[in-house]
Amino acid sequence: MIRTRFAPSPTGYLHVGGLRTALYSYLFAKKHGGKFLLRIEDTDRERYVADSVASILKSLYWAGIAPEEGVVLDKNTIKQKGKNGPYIQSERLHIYREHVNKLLRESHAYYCFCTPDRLEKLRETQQFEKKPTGYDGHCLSLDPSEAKRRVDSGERCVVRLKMPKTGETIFTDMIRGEVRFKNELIDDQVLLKSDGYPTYHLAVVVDDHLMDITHIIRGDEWISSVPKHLQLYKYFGWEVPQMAHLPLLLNPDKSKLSKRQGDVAVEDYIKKGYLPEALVNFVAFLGWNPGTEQEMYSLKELVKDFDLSKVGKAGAVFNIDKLNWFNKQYLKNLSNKELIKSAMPWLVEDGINVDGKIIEKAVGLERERIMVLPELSGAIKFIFELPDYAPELLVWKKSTAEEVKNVLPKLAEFVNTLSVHDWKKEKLEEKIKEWGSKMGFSTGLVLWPLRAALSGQENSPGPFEIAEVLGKDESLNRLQLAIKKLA
RNA sequence: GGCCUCAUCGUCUAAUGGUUAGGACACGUCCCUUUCACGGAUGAAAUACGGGUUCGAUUCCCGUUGGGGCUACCA
Repeated sequence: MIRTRFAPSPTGYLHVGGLRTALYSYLFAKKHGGKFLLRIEDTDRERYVADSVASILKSLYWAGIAPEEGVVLDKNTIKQKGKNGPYIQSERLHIYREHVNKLLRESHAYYCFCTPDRLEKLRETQQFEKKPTGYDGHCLSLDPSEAKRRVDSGERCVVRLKMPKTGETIFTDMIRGEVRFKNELIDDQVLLKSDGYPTYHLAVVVDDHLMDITHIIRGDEWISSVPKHLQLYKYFGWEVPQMAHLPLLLNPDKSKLSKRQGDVAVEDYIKKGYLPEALVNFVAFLGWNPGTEQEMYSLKELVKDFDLSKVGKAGAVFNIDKLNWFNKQYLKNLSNKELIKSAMPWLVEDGINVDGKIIEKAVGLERERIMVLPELSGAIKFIFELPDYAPELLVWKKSTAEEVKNVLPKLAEFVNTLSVHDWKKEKLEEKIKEWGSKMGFSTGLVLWPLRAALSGQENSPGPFEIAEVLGKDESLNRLQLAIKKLA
């Protein structure tokens, strides 16, 4: 059974790159009938940000990518679910300790008492001499019993991995193919920090094994630490999971996607009023596509068609224009009711009356005209309250003010004769157009002032649909007001 | 600096040892039209460079250049 995991660090929020990694892991697991789980990697106490687990989970669930095991949300409460737990690394310290002890006993790891200061100087020298950087093995030759004594006496120390200094480490990445590293260039990585917490490298290997992870899908930035991980698998005698390193998401200038150049938190996109379907669809297509010309993909369809082997190797620029386009497409496909539901927080905030009957029709008018949810309030506002507009707005660009002054009262009079039963946009269009041509008025001469009077705006939906939403009385009121303005 | 890695329109990408190198976003023009949006049509726009291999290379190989990642007791 295939098992994948997403393993974020609680350092703030879910990054859009993280969303894509999570999505691909989820899709891969689902596609093959496997399980997707969530693990929290909180081994860095300095970067820990309170509430970030909740925030990350919220974003994941918003996107529709719910883990089935590990750290999950249960009625908005964070819970741990599954028998391979705990799924929060800070609760697994004793497990890492045991594994480090095993490594120590078998002399695959060693204590290191070097000070940060010494390490830094060492690095500087290596850089200066244009040599590869890395630990120089200073504590490698320490007598184990001597080292043990120093540890027992309370001296600060870390535990390092003993990396072989000859040969090569070769592995096959599901996306990159064969990758090889010279062992001599691989550092004796710290496995256990002086505060007793494991480093990422120890913790992932131990946890991925203990949690039966079959496929590791993660960002490209990890590929250079794979040899260390493989060495650990070897020392522990464990089977190595399959690995897929995803190309990074990029800023428009092609550097790694960063906060400075735009929004990177999923939360930001939620706040800006993007639909989860749009963000997911967009992000899924950054580095992957089905090879057909279909672009609109629901999560369900993604599960069906996703193929890890079709994921590209090059980084992809996070192009906001394309996201906007996707969002517009999904907005258009929403029913009026769904749209209101999605936009509810913004509608309420903007003081739009969401209880009346008119809201649903109003929303229908603007559905194709907005790009993100917060724009909806502003777009439908004129239905509830006619904006104050200048009389000139009523004058069609191909006509004169005099002509409009002539047309508008007649039009109002005619419209007044129409029955409320005919108050449907199709009927109104038929009748009014018929009237206009009978009177010898050009279409624009009638329709522009009508639309301007009804909307009070330069741009708006068509006059007939507005009139239908407004109803006969209000439409007539607005026409009368327009006539007054022109006088 | 060292190591790893990547390279098709501005962007996301498709394709093949022989194609008019296809699609989408964005952009231009036109159509629809009372405005905006939608929709339709259309245009401009790419195989980084240099060598090989080959009858033929964008595709395979090598190099160059450029980009990115890593190079922590961060993940």
